[in-house]
This record gives sequence, C-alpha cells and structure tokens, in this order.
Amino acid sequence: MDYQFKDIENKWQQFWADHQTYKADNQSAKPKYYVLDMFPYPSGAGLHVGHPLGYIASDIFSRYKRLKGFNVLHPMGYDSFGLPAEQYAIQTGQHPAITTEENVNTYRRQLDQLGFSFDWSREVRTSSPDYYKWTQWIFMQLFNSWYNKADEKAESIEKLITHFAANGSNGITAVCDEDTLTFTAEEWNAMSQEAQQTELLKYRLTYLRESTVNWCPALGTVLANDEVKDGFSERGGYPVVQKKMMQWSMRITAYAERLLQGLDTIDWPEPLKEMQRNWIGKSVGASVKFPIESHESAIEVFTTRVDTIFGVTFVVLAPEHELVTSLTTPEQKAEVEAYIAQTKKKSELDRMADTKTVSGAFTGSYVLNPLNGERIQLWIADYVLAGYGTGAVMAVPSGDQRDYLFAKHFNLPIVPIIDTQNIETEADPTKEGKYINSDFINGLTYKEAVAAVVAKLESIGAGKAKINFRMRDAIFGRQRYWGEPVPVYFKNGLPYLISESELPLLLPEIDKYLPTETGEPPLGRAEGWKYQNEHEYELSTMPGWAGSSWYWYRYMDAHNGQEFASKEAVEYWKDVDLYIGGSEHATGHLLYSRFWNKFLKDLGVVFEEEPFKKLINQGMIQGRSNFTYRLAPLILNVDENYAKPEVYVSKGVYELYKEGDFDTIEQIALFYKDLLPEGAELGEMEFSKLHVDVNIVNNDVLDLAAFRQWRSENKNAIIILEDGTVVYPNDSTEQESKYICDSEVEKMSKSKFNVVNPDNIIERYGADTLRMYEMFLGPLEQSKPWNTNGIEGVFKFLRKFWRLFHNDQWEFTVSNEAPTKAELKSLHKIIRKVEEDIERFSFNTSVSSFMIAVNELTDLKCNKRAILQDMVVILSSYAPHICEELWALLGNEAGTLSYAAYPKFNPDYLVEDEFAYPVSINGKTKMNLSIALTLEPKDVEAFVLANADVQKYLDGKTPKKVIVVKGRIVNIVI
RNA sequence: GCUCGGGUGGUGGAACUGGUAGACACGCAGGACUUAAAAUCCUGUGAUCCUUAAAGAUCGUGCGGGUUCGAUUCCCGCCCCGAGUACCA
Repeated sequence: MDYQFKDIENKWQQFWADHQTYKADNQSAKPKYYVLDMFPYPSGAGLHVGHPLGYIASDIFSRYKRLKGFNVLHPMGYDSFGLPAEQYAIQTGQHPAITTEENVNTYRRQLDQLGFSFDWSREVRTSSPDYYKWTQWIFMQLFNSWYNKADEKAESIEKLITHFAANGSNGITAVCDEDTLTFTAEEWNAMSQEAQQTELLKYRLTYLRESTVNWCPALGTVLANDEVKDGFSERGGYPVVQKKMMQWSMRITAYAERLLQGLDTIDWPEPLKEMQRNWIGKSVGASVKFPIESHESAIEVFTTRVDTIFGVTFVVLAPEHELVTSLTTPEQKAEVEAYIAQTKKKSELDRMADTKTVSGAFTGSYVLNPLNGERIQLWIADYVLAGYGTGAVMAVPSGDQRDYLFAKHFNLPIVPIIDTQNIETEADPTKEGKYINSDFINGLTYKEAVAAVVAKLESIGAGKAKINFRMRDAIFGRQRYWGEPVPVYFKNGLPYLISESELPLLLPEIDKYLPTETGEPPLGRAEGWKYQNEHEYELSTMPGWAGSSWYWYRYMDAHNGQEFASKEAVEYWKDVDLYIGGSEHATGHLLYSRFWNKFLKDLGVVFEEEPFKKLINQGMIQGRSNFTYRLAPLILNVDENYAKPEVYVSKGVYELYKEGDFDTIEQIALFYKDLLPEGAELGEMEFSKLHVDVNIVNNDVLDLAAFRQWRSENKNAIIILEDGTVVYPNDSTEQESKYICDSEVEKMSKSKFNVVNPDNIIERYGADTLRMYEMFLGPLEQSKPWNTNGIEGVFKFLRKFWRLFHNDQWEFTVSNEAPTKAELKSLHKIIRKVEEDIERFSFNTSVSSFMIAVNELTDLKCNKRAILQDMVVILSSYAPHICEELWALLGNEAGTLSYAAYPKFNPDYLVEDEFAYPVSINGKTKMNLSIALTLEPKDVEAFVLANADVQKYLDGKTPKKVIVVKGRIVNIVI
C-alpha cells in the first residue's frame, strides 16, 4: 500500500497510549536522562504551529537518548493558574477551573496527535490541589527560614529564635530588612509574643512588607512593571497608580551572589546568562558617609569609583530621599518644593525616557568631604533614583558624564583628578594615569588609590568596601482569584502559618470573580472563609511564577501524597539534563526557579545547586502574512452610499502601477471607469493592502474560489491576474495566469490571518511530516517565519522512504541479501551524521542528511533488510509513526522500536582509496584530479604537476610554490 | 546609549578545526507519462560575459581594509536588521 499516514499515525498513537510505551521508571540499571519542556499555559486558542517547535526538538532528543540506552524522563504538564481564564470568568461567570479543564483537553488532543513520547502518567497541573498543596508547603518552609550570611545558606527560623533567646541579636549576620533591632537575650525574652513575631518577620525568607506597587483600580490588581505601559495597563488600557500596600515578598536578594556564581557552572546560552547577570546587577564599590554640616547625621552614598572622592564637587539626593525636607534651608524651600512637585508629575517612565534634560535644585545645605573636610553643596535631582543604592550619589563631574552635564548646567566646579584626564568637552572616566588634586593618593595608580582610600575611610569610620546588587526582592502576591491561596491567617495583624496537616488550603468558591466593594481581593467574597472560623485568611493569591518554580521535581514523583517528591526519586533523577524553552523567561521563571532550587537545597530536600544543567532556547516562529491589493480610488459625483466595486490586482500589476508603468496605469483607469455609474468621476487612484488568510494561499498564489467564499464582500469581486487578465465573478474558465499575493513577516496572530494550525497540516500531511518539517525549517535556536511552502519536500521524502520497502505494486518487499559497499557507506554516513547532529542540537541538518541517504539508497535500488532496518531505527526519533509501522512490517515485535539500540557506527565503511583533489592555481579551483590517498604530499605534487591540463595552465612557467594538504586540496602558486 | 544575536541565490537554509561557497529542499523553466488533469519521474537553475557548440572568463557570502598559498570562517573599522536593557552612581 501507498504511504497511508493517517491510518499509521492513529494506530501507533493508540498503541503507545494503550501500552504506556513511554512510562519511565524511577529506578533502572541504565543511566538517567531528564529532558524537560517549559510547560505551557493552556490558552483558549490552542496550539499554533510555532508552539510545538521546542517540544518536537525535545522529543527527538528523548527518543534518541532512549535508543542510546538511557532511562529517559520526558514529562509534560500545565501551568494552569493564570489571568486569561480568570478574565474569561469575569466576563462569563464560568468557573476558571472549567475553562482550564476544557483548554487542557484541547492541548492534550493536539499534543497527542504530534506523536510525543511523554510519560503522561506523571502529568502535573499547577492548579490542582494535589499539586498546589506542595507549592503552599514550600511557601511555609520559606516563611520558617532566614538566610544566614555566615554559612551562606538558609536556616530554620527556630535556630534564629534559639540564638536570640541565648545571645540576643549579637553575632547574627543575616540577609534581612534594614530596620532590625539590636537587643540582648534578656530584652528578647522580655518581648511580647507580638513584638517577637514582628521582629522575626524582618528575617523570614517570605515576609510582609509595605511596598509601592502599580495598582490598577479598574482591574482590581497589582501589575508587574512590564504589564504597565505609559501609566496604563497593557491589558485593557486602564489607568495605573502608585500605591503603598502590604505585600508578600520573597527574599531572593539573599541568594544574589549564589545566583550569580551559579551561572558559571551551567550550560546555558550566553545571552540568557548575560540577562540574568544584568538583572542581578552586582557592582563592587564602597559606601561612603558624608557628614552633614551642622547636623548630626550623614549622607551615605554608594560608589564604584571611591578613588575619585577628591573630585567630588557636589552630592545629589533623589527627590524622594527621606532627608530632603529636613535639609532644605528656608531660602531654598520654595525651589525645592517646586522641583519635587514637578518630578512627581512625571511618571516613572517619562523620567527614564527623558535623559537629555538636566534638572535639579539646591537644598541650601552642605555636606563635608570625610577625607579633607571640604564643604560640598547638597542638591536634589531626578537622575538619582531612590530605589537604587542609598538614593544618593557623590558627584564627580570630571569622571562621570551625567555629573559633568549637571555641573555645566548649574555652574558647579569640575576638578580633574587624574593627570591624563581630558575634560574639555566631556567627562573622562579613565583609570589610566596618576592622581592629582587628591591629597594623600596623589601620584598613585588606580589600584593603589582604591586600596588606600578604602583603608582610610575604614580607619575613620566614614565608609567601607561594599557590594551592591540591583536586584530587588520579588513581590509574591496578587489580588486575584485564580492562583494558589497563601497558607496564612492573621491574628492581631500578624501573619501565622496554618499547620502542615491542614494543607492544601483550598481555593474557596465565590459568587463573582471581582474585587469586593471595599476594594479587597476576590477571595474577600468567600463566605465564612476563616481560619478556625475566627481568623482572617490572607486574601491575595500567589503570583503566576509560584507553581512553575519547582514543578520539575513533582514530575519525578507526581502522585506522592506524603512529600513533594520522595527522597529516592529526587536522588535518582537529581536535575534536568536538558531544558528547552523560550528566552522570554530569562529573568522570570528561570531566575525564580534557580532561587527556589537553592532554597530547597539548603533545606536538604534536594541535592543539586542548579536545577537545569543545559538549556536551549528555541527561536520564535513568526507569522508570514499574505496580502491582496484592492483598488480604492477616490470617486466623485456619486451617492454617498455608493459601494465601490471590489477590484483586486495581482502583486506584479500593483508593482508596475507603483513604478509608474504608463500602459498599466492607463489600462486600469480605463477599465475602472467602465465599472462606474453614469456621471461618476474617477479621482486619484489608490490601493488598500489587505491581509488575506494564509490558509487560502499556496506559494503566494491565491485560491480564487476559496477567496470568494472567505468573505461575503469578495463573492462578486473582480480580479486582475498577474498578466493582466480580468476574471469576473461567474467566470469559471481556466486561466493561464494567477493571482499573486504579497507577503511580509509579522507576529503570528489571528488579526493578521497568518495563524497556521497544526491540526490542518497533520490532516493533510501527517504528524511525521510536520515534525520533520519544523526541524527542516532551520536552526532550532533561530527565529524564523513559518512558511508552509516547503513542506511538500519533506512529505515526498517520507513517501520515498516508504517506497524503499515496497515494490512497484506497493507490496512490502525486502531482501535478505548482503548489502554492497555503496549501501553500507550510505548507511554509516547517516549513522554518524545524525548522532553528531543530535548531540549538538542541529536537527535541521539531520533532515537534509536523511534526504541524501534516501536519495542514494533509491538510486542504488536498495531494499536490503540489513540496511533498511537500521535506517528505521535512526529515523524513528524524527518520524516515529512511519518507523514503528515499518519496524513491525520487518517482523519485529510491535512497540519495541522505542527501546531498540541505535546502530553502531563503523568508520571502515567510509574509508576511501582515492580522493578527487581540487586543484587550484593561485587559490582558484580549476579542476579535480583523482589521486590515491596513500600518496604522500610530495608524490601528489609530482603527480599533479605531471598532468597535461595542469601543464597547460602553467604555460611553461615553474610554480613558485605548491601547497598539498593530504586528502584536502592542492594549490599551485605561479 | 550599552550588551548580545544575525546579514550567504528568487526563498528556507548548508559548509567539520582557514581548504572545491550555494549541500538538501521549495519555487521556477523545460521534458516524459496521460485524451486531459492530478500524482510521479527526468533535466536545468548564483550573476554577468563569451561561444554554433563543447568549453571558457570575470564577479560573487552586508561594506571597506588586513593576515594567509588559500577567508563565509581569523583580525581592524563601518553599515543595516533583530532581541534584551536602560539616568545603576
């Protein structure tokens, strides 16, 4: 029979499901290999053709690893809490759990028909109570932990309490809030329970803190910075205001250094690591205190160039700095207040965007340089950010461009401090040279100066070396319904954990998915929802990243009711060997996951410092839109309800028109005039470029019949083809010419009519073709537009492969004869090539090589079992269905292919006796000469020079030089 | 602005460590089979020039230079496109 992909694919998908072919065991004599995909949020739109790209790659890799003798864990699940289902619930009243269930089913159906080798027995859903029970459990562990800097790890809060009770706060170095108290053991023990809890909250790894958030009243929720555009919510465009709120936060900053160091130990794409490094934003420098003149306190600044301290000519505070009001002198009050008011009006974004204008105000106060006592003006300016460092900077206009511009604008002094500095037109941040105007560091080099200044500052208690991180603690909560409830209740305004035995804390039912009338989150609507019928629960739910920050561990032991995963399972699977997903999660999911992983390791329940050993970013699949050109001229003297005739011109005609081709312009005008009613006048000719559904376009050729049906207005359209032929609505005669559409690469989206659904492709060509074609498209990591055009080539390849096993009557026929040298050569070339390609994730080149191999075997008319059976094994990672079928036809036990052995490469079959040396004259290839590979370079040279054709090129001259690279090339220099 | 990717035929792309640029596929053109179409198969296909033809010449991997017997590959300078980030002291 001909290649019946539909029957074959249905049959084997059913077989794999029935026999649980891909169920992985938690113990095995084989080495383990864990291949993970970033699990999807099940959206209502289902999968488009871009989504499975990474899944196909990871599936090929998983199947390959099984053939290579690994025990492979390859699971899939759903990140099923999230906004879209909740938004839909608000609009329709349908419970998000129902919407989610429906969407999950669609996803499952679509994933199944792609033939993935997932172990579905381990499926997880973050919104299921058996799962979020453990998300809540991890939250509780974080609440019960603090970060001990002395050990560089998280420890139990009990240990901290014991220490406080015995030694007070003395001897504790923790990552904690800034306002922690200093107390003795007696003082601690004398504190009330509430006071102790308040103090402990400043240490816990998840804690409540008042923070400024982007509050969107219309949506009734807090938005992340990237969900706000120009002061409006990205979704819906509602106004967003800054609001102070008590929020749960995660003390991720405790792990800043470990998160940074760990990057050097993992095999991730460099750009992604770079993004995380920038996000963490470590800078090494010093903090310096500038005493305020006739004032008790000092202004503390952070600087990375402490060596430039003698170049400081002013100090600048952020307008929001807490000392601004108290340090403003009466004379400057009006100016400073006006400036602050002006800053407040500007949104955060305006402030960042407008980096050109210099603005600021003098407070009237002075600070003193701690090293030489010099009086320094104290200013405020919005280029200093309250949120970074201490919200104050020491300005060194000779070395920093912003300070330079500020000094020029306000006529402040600029003092050069290094002898090589050139500060005539701009600041010069050089570190090369010797210091001048710098007191005791004059004449020193950069390195010497830094050490000397820091030592001096420390000795007088005016500063110290310091490392600063840009990363902030992560806000952990949103005022939404569809998320994990926080397992916390409040007593006297203080948070307490519910007990572990009460987990999971189930999401209560509510009548409407909206904030309460008093502005509380939706959970405030839950009737009688109180801890022990008495205490208020936390009403916000966890953010989207909570459930995804540990899910790879749940796959290891998905049904464990006692633990998030058993120790044995975690010890066996350890970490993810290969993780495939998009780079958009660089500073979200991938950073939070590393954070939770490190915490769980400190807790002793997992064992690896890094969760994802190797990570690959698959590129985005963009859409490729098609366009038609509709004539849309100005028409005068017609009724205002007059509907213009629908006339579309082919791309070439449009282009001729635009180029000003006289005949085309005139013909179109004449033609169009005929369509107009009596008395109407044709004005200026224009064209509308309209998106057309890519599914009715094939190789940019529009399917006219489908086009007429696509939209009712098109039914009576007049269509001008590429050669100028005019097609009228009821004209069904065959045309020589075609209607050619224009094209453009854009995002894949419904509104652009460029969404290609995998269901349609599978219906037409089958999953094996789709899988191979997605790989064939180009390198996995590169973004590329989807274009269905080339898919025929892959489909033809699979048919050709099928045909190797069949005779002209489509009867299955293979021969048991011994293979020839040429056949073995083809086979072993592909054995090696596919192995190399998969190991370096170059799937596209494998597909080409398969085509070459099948072309060669077809030319050799090879139907030998010895060759074809190995071919089936090699190809099975890419096209599993057709290979299972052929494997069974070859007489093997059904379903055993997935665990067969990858054929062993034997280099002997590729040994050549001769090589066709390219012979170049002065680097330009002129001919090929077949020469035995046993010949040494000297003999090759003699052989080549003796050749008559070479002699012709030499034209009697003696070559200056002859380069012979054995087995590669001969180059003759004349 | 900074950081990181990337620029190769009409198109997607290939080229190991510096060694025959354009594999493989699409598209296109021509041919075979067919009453016809579809399907299938065969041939050709970077550009320009030259020749009746066979063959040949020149140019060619974003641009300009360099290293080398030899550069898509290495080095220097620049241009364009994409992503991330943004007053970070």
